[in-house]
Parts: sequence; C-alpha cells; structure tokens
Amino acid sequence: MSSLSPKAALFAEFAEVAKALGHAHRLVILELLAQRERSVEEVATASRLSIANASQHLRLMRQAGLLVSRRDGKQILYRLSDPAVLDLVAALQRVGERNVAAAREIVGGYFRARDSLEPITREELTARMKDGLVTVLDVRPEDEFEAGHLPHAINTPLRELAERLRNLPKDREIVAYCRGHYCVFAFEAVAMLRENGFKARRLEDGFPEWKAAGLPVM
Amino acid sequence: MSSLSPKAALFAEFAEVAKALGHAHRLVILELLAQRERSVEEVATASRLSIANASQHLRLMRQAGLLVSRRDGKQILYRLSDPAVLDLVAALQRVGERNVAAAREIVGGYFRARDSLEPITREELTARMKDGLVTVLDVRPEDEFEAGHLPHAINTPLRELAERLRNLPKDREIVAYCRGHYCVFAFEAVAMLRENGFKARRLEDGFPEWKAAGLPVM
DNA sequence: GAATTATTCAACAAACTAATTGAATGACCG
DNA sequence: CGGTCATTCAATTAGTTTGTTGAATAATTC
Repeated sequence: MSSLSPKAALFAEFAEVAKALGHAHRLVILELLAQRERSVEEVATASRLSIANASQHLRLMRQAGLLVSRRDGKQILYRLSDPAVLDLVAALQRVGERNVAAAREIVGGYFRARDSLEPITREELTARMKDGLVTVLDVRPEDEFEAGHLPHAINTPLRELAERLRNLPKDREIVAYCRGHYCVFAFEAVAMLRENGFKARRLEDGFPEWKAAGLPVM
Repeated sequence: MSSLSPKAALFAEFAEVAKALGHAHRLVILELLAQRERSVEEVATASRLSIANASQHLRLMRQAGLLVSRRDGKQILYRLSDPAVLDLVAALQRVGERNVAAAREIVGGYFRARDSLEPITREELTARMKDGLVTVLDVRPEDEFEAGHLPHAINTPLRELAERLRNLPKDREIVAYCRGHYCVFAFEAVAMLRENGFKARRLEDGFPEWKAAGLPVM
C-alpha cells in the first residue's frame, strides 16, 4: 500500500469498502444493525449464521469502516459507523434494482406485485400524521421497535398481526413500515390488511431511513 | 438463486453489484468511463492493464449492471449504464473517506495538504461564471475534454500547464477541475498555479458530477 | 474470400475468501 | 481466584477471483 501512488492507495481503500458490501450475508447484517446496535450473538441468531462466522463478517466490516464496536460487560456490541453507510447501501440498492436484470425480475415478480398500491413517502406521512389522519403500524420484531420507532406507531410483529386485526381501525388509513425498502414484512402486512378490508399502505422505506432523514423518533 | 427467498435473491444481486465495485482497477475504469464512452483498448491503455484483463473487468461490470456496451464497427464501446452509478461511486468514496482509517491518513497526508485552499462548489462556480469573474481550466487529457467540458473552459492537460502559464490571466481567479473528487490533476494544477502567483482554486469535484447535476456542458 | 483488427473465450496457476471446527482470550460472577 | 460466558483467533478445506497466455470469434478492409 505504501508503495502505491496516493490515488491508487485511496482507490484500493474504496475497493475494500465495496468488498465488505459484496456478500449477501453482510448486507443482511447491515440491515439488522441499521435498526439497532446488537451483540455478535444477536446478529448470528437473527441472520442464521454460526457465531464464529458472524464474528468474522462483523470484523471484516469493522475493518472496512462500515461498523464500529464497543464492549458492554461480556458482550461486544456492533453498530453502523455512520449514517453515510445507509446512504451507500441505499445507492447500492438503487443501482441494483435499476440495472440488474435478474433483480428486476425478482422485484417485478414479487415485490412489485405486492405493491401496485403506491407506497407513501416520508413527507406525505409526516403531513398526514400532523393532521391525525393515519394509524402507523410498525411490523418489525418487538426488540427493534423498542430500540426506536416512529412517533405514535403501534408495534405488531407480522406473526401476531392476524390475531390483532380487531384492534385496528377500519375507518382510518393504516401505514405499515418495517426495516427498509426491501423488507418483506411491510409488504406482507399491507397485503393481509387489504384482504381483511382495511385501508392500508406501505411506507416507501423503513425506520433507519426515517431516522437518518432527521424526522422525529421515539 | 431460484431456490432463495425473493429477498435473499435480491440481496445476492445487490452483493454482485458491490463485488463489481470491489477492485481498485475497476474503480479506475469507472472513473475513466465516467468521462466518456471508450473502447476496450482505450480502457486497457489508460488503466495500464492488458487487453484481455481489461476486457474481463469490463464484462464483469457489465454483468453487474454498472456498464453497458455497444458495437461500433470493429470496436466495442463501454459506458456507464446510468447516472445512478455515479451516485453509488460517490457514496462509496464518502464512506471510504470518512471511515477508513488508512484512507484518512492518505487523504490527510496528500490530498488535504494540497487543499488547504478550500475547493469551490458547483453552485459558487455557476454564480461566478455568470458574473464573468473566473477562468475555468480543464486539466484532463484532450480527448476527455473533447468529449464534453464545462462552458468556456480552457483545456490544458497537466503536462502542458507549465509551458502555457503565460496564456493565463494573473488578475482573474482560475478554477481548475478534472475527472472527479479524487483526481490528482486538479490538485497539482492548483499547486503549480499558486506557486507561480496565480489566484487558483479547485472545483469540488469533476466533469461527470457537473454533468450529472444537470448543469450546462459543451 | 483472405487478411486484418478488436474483442472475447478457455485454461491455467496463484492468491484470496468463506465456512467450519476447536482452542484461546478476556471480562464478569460467585 | 476458579468457573462461566461471549467473542475472537488459528487452522483447515472448499470454492472463487485475478491475471496470463494463446486460441477463437466477429466485423471490416483489401
């Protein structure tokens, strides 16, 4: 590295960051950590990896500057190093969605089908919340909800949604959100709600993007 | 791929895009193609790779959706598939610069030293150009200048700058630009100009970003 | 249609990456 | 201070990526 020209060295560093994004498991881990700080074990469990394997992926992303870690008692907690990491992942997903033929097919075949119903933007939702016109539904797991959520949001993890439908208003519009743009929970929730006669829409992306945009969180 | 859940398949596709960015040579090639469409041979020559090697990197990036190619007579010409690719590379560089300790050192040691002089933003430059207050200097190679440049810009490749200093105005501010944020030409040009008593500054980034921002080009 | 030119393909060795296993480390708790 | 728990390290294996070489392909020109 030291023998390279400054520019070549810099580009080599940028390439390291890109490499750290270049694995599906690591993108899954990034989405998990975008919700909240987690221990190695939590990451491993949530992403269905062995502890040692998760630890290795986490170390690699920390070395690339995507994550930072801190010790809390026996545990090591990891989180995103910077909101700019979210922007990077968003840019990656935008290019991926736009340009990759295979991804386009997947998006077309699964996500788009569940989304003929236009998603609502953060701006729109903010306006409607101010007017008290919507019920906001957070369909992420409870622990992620606890770590931060939209103001006045109701938490109902997807698995429990069917049983709790009676608690939701039929007359008001419901806006569901989850982890991010490609999180399936919100798609599924909207589909289920509509099948049961609710007025439901999906927020265009998830909690991390809302928080990163500087909008109020609880 | 077909056996994966839709979300896992999508994340695997995003990972492919990231992998395609994960090599210093490919980032160099992307910077070259951000200036203008080029043939395989031109890319190979400019990036100092063998033809077969350059061809392989280009194919890989095309498969990932970063590039598109077309045939023109005997040659195959490659270009960026979409302006979103520029955003992605910019996001990557931002994270790289912010988070990677090694990169920070390089940036500190080389780029920052040459840039105590604040760079000028696109907005500022647009305003000053309107008032006719600046001379705009394009220090990229001639072929890249020919393919597109800022309005009223003067092209003086860095190698020829020393000989052509007499042709530049001492009383007006000179703003130099080149390929992008991490292109060394503009840094070097500003340093040389200042050593010779000119009022010189650097544009914050390069021609591709200017064009992508929808500003006028010639 | 044969020769020329530009690019890609195929095969290979070297280097690197991913996942697994089990051992080592380091902080906490009784 | 010894035991326990969470994480990391080290070693291994299998698989992937990189760059090189030379042959194959595809369009053009003579």
